[in-house]
Amino acid sequence: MSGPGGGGGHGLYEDHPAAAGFLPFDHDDDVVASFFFGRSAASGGGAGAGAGDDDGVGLITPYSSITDYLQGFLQDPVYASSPLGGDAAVKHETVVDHASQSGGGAAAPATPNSSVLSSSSEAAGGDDLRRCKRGRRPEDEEEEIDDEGSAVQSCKTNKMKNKKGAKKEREPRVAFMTKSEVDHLEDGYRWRKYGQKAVKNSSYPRSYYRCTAPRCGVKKRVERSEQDPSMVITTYEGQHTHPSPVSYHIHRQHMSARGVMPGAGAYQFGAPPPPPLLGFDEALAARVRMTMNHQQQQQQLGFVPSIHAAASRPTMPPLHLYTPPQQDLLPSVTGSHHGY
DNA sequence: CGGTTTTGACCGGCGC
DNA sequence: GCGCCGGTCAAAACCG
Repeated sequence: MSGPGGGGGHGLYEDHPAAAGFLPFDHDDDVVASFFFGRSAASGGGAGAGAGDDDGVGLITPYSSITDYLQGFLQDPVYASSPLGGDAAVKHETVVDHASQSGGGAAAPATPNSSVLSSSSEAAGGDDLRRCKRGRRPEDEEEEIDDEGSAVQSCKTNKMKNKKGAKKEREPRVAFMTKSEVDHLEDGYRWRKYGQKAVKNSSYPRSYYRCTAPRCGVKKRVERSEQDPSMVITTYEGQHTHPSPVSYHIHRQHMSARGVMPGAGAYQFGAPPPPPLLGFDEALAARVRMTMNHQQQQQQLGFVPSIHAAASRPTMPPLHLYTPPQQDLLPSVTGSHHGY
């Protein structure tokens, strides 16, 4: 690879200490949790699409954006919520479908109120194993040594596990179904595309992205729903080992505004992540909101919440809807100017 | 010039 | 054993 990003890995999500608390609800089977951020708008029918699947909807963790959600889910210790859409003018509707690994321990927001969840993963079984391949890339090997359990999941290890028939531990996965005109939604993190493939029963290609942070092995796949081309299915896999660049920014700004030196409490790239911020914190939300207002960054997007049935899986599990507690907490944006 | 995207090839698991 | 298919690699092209 030409780029830096890469492969690194980090063992964070192999064990998932946090994962444990992530599935407040039952998750025997695949459960699709849907939630929507933002407020306004047509939530109900918004785009109508998934309205029909609202049955079985329940409350889930109050995340205000995918990023928030991810931060909870992935244990990302980041503060503020981050902008999800860099693409203003793009409406997003999201549905979450966690694909966690077997073992039940998947990741779930450790929040008491949370509830998203779900599980399973598509390609039953195999898909993770597959990823280890061509063992080249000496650098990765080194990393593997560094962080033992690393995210890159040493291929060797995986293979071994599989060979034994023991299912390889799967990293938690979360699939979001979002109504968007653009495939790659801005979620506060920087991603580098490393592949694109035509998927079998879909006329739309699937894109593969990897977090560009040095040792973060989080990946995500993005593809359009065959059933509803206006829906983008984003599947996150792994756990970020660093704060969201965007969130970091917001946090810093906030600290600054309060006369607090960033260095004191702000995260720094490369620095070990602070204790995970699990779940939704009203106070935090308020702060974030303050910051956002102050920055007048919010509402640059038209976030139209509405629920849709997740179609990432053949069967349609019940949906859990999330009702935004704070309407101001909108993903706002700024995010990315990374030219994606 | 550094980082990202594109894209064809390759790898390996799985089903037949 | 073979072919299919998902996932990843990596060289080249592209972009700011």
